Amino acid sequence: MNHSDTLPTPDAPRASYHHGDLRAALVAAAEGLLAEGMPLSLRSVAKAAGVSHAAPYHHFANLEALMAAVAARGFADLAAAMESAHRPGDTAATLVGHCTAYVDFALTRPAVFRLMFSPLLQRKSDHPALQAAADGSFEVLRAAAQAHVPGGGDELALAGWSLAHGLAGLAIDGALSAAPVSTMPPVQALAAMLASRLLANFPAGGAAG
Amino acid sequence: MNHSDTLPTPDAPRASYHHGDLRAALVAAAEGLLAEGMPLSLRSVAKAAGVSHAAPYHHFANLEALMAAVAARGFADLAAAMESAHRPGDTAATLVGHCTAYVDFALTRPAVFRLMFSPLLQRKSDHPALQAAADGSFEVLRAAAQAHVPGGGDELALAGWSLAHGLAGLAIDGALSAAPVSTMPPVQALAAMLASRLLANFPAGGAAG
DNA sequence: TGTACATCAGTGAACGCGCGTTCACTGATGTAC
DNA sequence: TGTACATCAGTGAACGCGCGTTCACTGATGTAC
Repeated sequence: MNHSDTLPTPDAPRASYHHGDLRAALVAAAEGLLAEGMPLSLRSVAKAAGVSHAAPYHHFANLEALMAAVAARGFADLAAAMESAHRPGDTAATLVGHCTAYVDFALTRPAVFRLMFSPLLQRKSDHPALQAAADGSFEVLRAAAQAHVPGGGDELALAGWSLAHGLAGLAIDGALSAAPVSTMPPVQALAAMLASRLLANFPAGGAAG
Repeated sequence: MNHSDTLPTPDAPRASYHHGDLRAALVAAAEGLLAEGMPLSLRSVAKAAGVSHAAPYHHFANLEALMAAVAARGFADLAAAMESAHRPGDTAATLVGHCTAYVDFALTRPAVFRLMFSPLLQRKSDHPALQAAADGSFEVLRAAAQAHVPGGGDELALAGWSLAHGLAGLAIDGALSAAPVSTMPPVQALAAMLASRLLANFPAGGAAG
């Protein structure tokens, strides 16, 4: 099969024998599969990218390395989404916005979110880029918490992270159906509400008792 | 192979051609595999139970049904662990205890915890026992929250659940290494601390503003 | 500008593996008589 | 108490599948001359 005849996806960049940037294309293909709820395998990703199943080995040592790349990309996107909720001068709104963006990211890309926190990637030392991307995401939240409670924001950052992470996880796993809460508001709104509640206990400008 | 000659596990009940309670043995074997970090397959579970790979089909329709049974058992255990933290007359301590027990459960049995919230089991309507067990777990938390804030506990229950669930997930996925928090205290202690912080915003006896 | 050549990202065949699932079977158990 | 029999939870062979990984290869690209 010569894939320069029939492109697998109409909007894919012009493919040649030497692919333009197969590495990026593979990551994108993997995200596409995840978005469709498909499990990842090197062969399925290669097929989705319109390339023979052995081609990925020129760019990734194995499936785990590819998954790590997808997850790292996810963390970068998550950090960017959180940063876009920044409200200059309003530390509380910034923090609530970060938490809401966090939950929104998980709802929008649940499979990538799951992969990002997959046990496969627990030995992050094997994947420095993933480690850095994950740390960067948390750093966004930590910086906002530090701005809100100078010198004492770590606990707030952890609380906010846990709250957002837990709500996101429960929501994408369908566990909230068990909660007879007035869960009718969208989960993002719940995230904002709960984050506000939490914040009220961490008054701006000093460490709470 | 006649498994009545050599028992796979020394403490297994006497095996005969007709197994005493293979269904329970399969669930236990699956939990054992998960505890060792092994992925579940029908064949591996059957082997771990000392039984031919086709035997499970007399008790479970497929692998997903077996997983659902393991997850349901996990939810029952989780509810029991949370209940054992009940402090009669002290609604705040009870709630903090529930959250701490939740996190402790996740740290003790991370693979089962992950399976309980696995996307495979998202269509819980296919697994009524799992649905009931999951609902029962949340009900423990909800009852405690209702006792603390009569008539307005749902939001507190959701906040506490999210906080515990998120902290548990971050901890078992190794994500807390990214948190430069004074994360030196054990995660269970963090859970208790954060739950207390959260509780301070939900004064006992009435809905907070 | 044209030719020779090194590079290396692709291809496609091949391998062995564990998996889910099915099938006919077998033999232990319990019951009817 | 003994015998015939129905039940059904086990066995083990067999199937087809998708997987990760390897291998020799091929041909497009870019550079040296």
